[in-house]
Amino acid sequence: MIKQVRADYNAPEIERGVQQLWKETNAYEKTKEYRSGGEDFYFCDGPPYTTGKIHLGTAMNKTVKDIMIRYWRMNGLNVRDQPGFDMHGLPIEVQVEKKMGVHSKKEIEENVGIDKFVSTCQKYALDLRASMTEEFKQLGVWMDWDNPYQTLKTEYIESAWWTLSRAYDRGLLEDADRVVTWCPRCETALAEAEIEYWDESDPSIIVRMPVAEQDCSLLIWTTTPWTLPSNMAVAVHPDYDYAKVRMKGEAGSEDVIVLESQAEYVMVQGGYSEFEILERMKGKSLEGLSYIPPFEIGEGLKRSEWVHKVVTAQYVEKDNTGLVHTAPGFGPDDYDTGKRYGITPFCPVGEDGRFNGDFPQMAGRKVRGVNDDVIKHLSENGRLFQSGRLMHRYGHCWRCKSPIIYRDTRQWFLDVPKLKSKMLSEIDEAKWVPSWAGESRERNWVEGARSWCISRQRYWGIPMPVWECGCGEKRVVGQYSELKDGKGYTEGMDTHRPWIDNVTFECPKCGKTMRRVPDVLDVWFDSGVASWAQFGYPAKKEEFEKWWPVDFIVEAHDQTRGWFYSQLGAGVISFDRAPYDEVMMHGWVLDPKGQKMSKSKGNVIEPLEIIDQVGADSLRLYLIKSNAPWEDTSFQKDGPKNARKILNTYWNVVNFASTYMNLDGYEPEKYTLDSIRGNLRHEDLWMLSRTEHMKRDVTEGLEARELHKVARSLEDYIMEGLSRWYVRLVRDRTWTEDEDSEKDKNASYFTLHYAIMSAAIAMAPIAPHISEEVYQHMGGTKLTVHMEDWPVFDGSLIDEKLEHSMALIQNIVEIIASERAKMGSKLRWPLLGVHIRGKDADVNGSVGIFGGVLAQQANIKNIGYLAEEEVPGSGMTAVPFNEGDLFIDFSVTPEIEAEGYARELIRRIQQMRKDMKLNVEQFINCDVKAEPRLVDLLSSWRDHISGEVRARNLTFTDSPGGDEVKTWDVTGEDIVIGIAAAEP
RNA sequence: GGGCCCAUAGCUUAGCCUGGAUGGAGCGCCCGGCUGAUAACCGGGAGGUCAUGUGUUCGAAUCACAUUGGGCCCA
Repeated sequence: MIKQVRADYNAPEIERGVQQLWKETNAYEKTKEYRSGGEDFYFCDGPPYTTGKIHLGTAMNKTVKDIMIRYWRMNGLNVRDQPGFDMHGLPIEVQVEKKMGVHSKKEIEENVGIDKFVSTCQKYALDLRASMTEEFKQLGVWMDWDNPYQTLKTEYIESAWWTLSRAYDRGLLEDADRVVTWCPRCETALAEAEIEYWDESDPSIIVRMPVAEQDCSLLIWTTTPWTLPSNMAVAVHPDYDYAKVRMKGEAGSEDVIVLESQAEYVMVQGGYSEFEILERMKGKSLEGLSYIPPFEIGEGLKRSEWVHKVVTAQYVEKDNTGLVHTAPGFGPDDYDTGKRYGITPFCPVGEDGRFNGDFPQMAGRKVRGVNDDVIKHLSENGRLFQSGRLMHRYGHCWRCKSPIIYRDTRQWFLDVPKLKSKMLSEIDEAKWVPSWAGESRERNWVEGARSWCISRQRYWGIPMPVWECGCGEKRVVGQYSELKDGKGYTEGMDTHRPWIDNVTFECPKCGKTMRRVPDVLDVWFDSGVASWAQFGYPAKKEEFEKWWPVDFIVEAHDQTRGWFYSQLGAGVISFDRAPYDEVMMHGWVLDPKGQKMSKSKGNVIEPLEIIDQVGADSLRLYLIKSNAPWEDTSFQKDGPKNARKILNTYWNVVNFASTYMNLDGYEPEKYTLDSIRGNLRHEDLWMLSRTEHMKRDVTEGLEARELHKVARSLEDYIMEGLSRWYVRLVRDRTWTEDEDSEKDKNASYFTLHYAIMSAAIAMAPIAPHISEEVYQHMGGTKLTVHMEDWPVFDGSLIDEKLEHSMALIQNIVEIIASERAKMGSKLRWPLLGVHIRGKDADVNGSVGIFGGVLAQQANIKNIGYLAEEEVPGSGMTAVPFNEGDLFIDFSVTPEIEAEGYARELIRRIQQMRKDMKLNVEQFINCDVKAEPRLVDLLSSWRDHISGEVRARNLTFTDSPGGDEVKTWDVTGEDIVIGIAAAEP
């Protein structure tokens, strides 16, 4: 049964209705059930961070996922589709801190209590998850929303622990003192990914380091005066040329050691006017030279052979003074250099970014806050060679925006370099879309990978499962059940901090108490284990063995160093392989100017607003049609609106079809291609051919993950094939009522129905709501369109020749329209004749197939076909078309004039019917007043006119009456028309 | 500074892999027309040094190299 669709494409309303229908009929659950016997396919969702709101990037991400999942389901696969949420970490902690009005770890621990803080984080994360889930549903995404995997769940945490214990067993987990990027406000180490850079103004100073027992100074340059107290050495490049230079000027003179090529630069900086090279030397020969440090330091600083001497390092560059202040407690490079020379780092700064007792002069003060005092101290002691300020890129904590510092701390690392070669070969094992995502990007990233710092000095995260004894014994817990061996375990306990901190073990070596390392894990580690943690592996093995490894993941290109990488590392640690077989990469959604959207720039566009305006289907269609998936999309304001136009046009086709099919009681289930084949016209076969073409293109596009091509071929099919051409051709056939035309009409209905349903099914993955609504109205037999089998195109229906012929007709119709415009000839007025002269006989044949279509569409009385070089009479001129010339006879005969006026009259009456809002099947009585000459002409067309406008009576009279009377100017002649509704 | 990607009309883009005659389309703009599914559609018009430069070639939007600008990731 065909049900007429509502007239207007009110997408938000239609989509709400469809989602309601899905809910009421359990369409999602039943579709999954329907495919449960199919081949297993493991899709693994990259968990979005629980922020509570989706943005356009998240919308893009889930749209691609939903499209692929629906597509695979329609292909019979049993797709695992558990969504995930990344719920631990600093962003939520910072939010909760704000909410609770606390600003430091000290306040959390002393005023609030870790238990209350963590409980609040947990509740917060769960609330955010719930609101995001609602938004994803509004976008139309079909995933298992009732059973998401959540990184905060005990089983999930247990899997992460297991992976870490695997790493430990394999000697890949180690703790070490290391200089790391540190947020002094959040009081934790930060990963590179957690740092935001922007320009900031800082001091820029050149400092004298007097050489011991010589009247000369080493000059170093720094932008962090506060690190000078922990200066342990000065680095030079062993191979560069340095010089002892005498600087001279009005103020006097002094001798300094700098890079020779920078002597002039240094002279200018120091306010000198001339310089003289006293002595040249290689950097290497400066090694071991002692100098006097800028500050007197007490016990905290450990003296050793190389302390406060010149050392060499390869990273020294040929700029500034060419000598580098080296503070192994405050810089990663410095740390490495210090290590080579056996220098113990001196880091007199606490977790809170304040100096401690090791540097009493500044104890209790924030590091960056002492810059001015340091400079003052240097100045007073004759150490300041030059002082200025400079703008440069400086790192900040991505959550709280505090400037980061480097600190020497104890952290835990995964030894990625040891796994590197395996990770690289695993990249080659996976399929990457596009291929350079893996071949170049991921490969390049892994090649440069260093050890992965996984410890964070915070509260809301997966606790490090490492217990330590004072004697150095370590124990890494890999399973929840192991906790039962410990003291402080309670049945069913929460494995978060602080509760887990109460669990202690007895040291098997010395019998003392082992306590947990208080750190939590980097959240990137959380998601890295997603593909097995969502099963709770290895505590639960069955599901894991059924599904793993992952068949497909898709995320944005920033995940090269994120989830693509963390999964690869964690997978190789756990299973010696990448956990995924195919990785697809998608782009970002940028603002209309191609800039990143951000709250601070105020250029954020909300997906929900778009959905409210034009519907989720239009947003989804726009997101995939504008660009190749892996390219960034500059989100255009009217992009979704334009996408809506395509869906609107489709809707109108369906509206047209469902109106007349419903009126005629057309029953699609009664017909098959075979039963109708004998009645199909060439144009029907053309539409079928085009439909099969569309199916082929769409399938190829999805297989190649070229979703933009999928969308574009659907667009072309709907706009050009269906709406602008086929519907135009079949209009008249759907309007006939006589018995003889019944079969012909049904052939057009069959074709139209076939096209509409094919489009609904092919479009179902991309625009799931409109497809559903159309499917339900056009007699779809499954519970939902998403249960349909993916269309396999029927090659026997593809007829390239026929499509070529039609293309010629379209070309000719277009040219005739253009020629008519030049001649002021309206389409309503028939052309007496058109002669086609193809460039060869085949062309005439090709056009001939659709002679009827051509005559009808261009309104031509007679079509003639000329041989090559043949010329028709009466001075018609040749107009070229794609494959030949045509000649148009514009002569007007009385017959043509009669038909022309008849059509003009019909058109006016139809307009009046429309204005009067009469139903299409309503009969009317019609009065017409016109000049006698026109009445004469029109009389011969009286029956035809009556039929077209459904007039019971058509009366030519001098005093027209009716419910509506109107005077029209038709090519200079007044015609008065009166219309009254008639009894049926 | 390095790796990867991108650059075609005011905006979004096709064509590039596999070189070939006037570089297609949509949105927007201007003019004209049409309208029993269509807040649609049809015809015409304005608008392009195909980012720049050099090279390869009989021929370059297309291939190579360099430069500039943008994006992501790193240093």
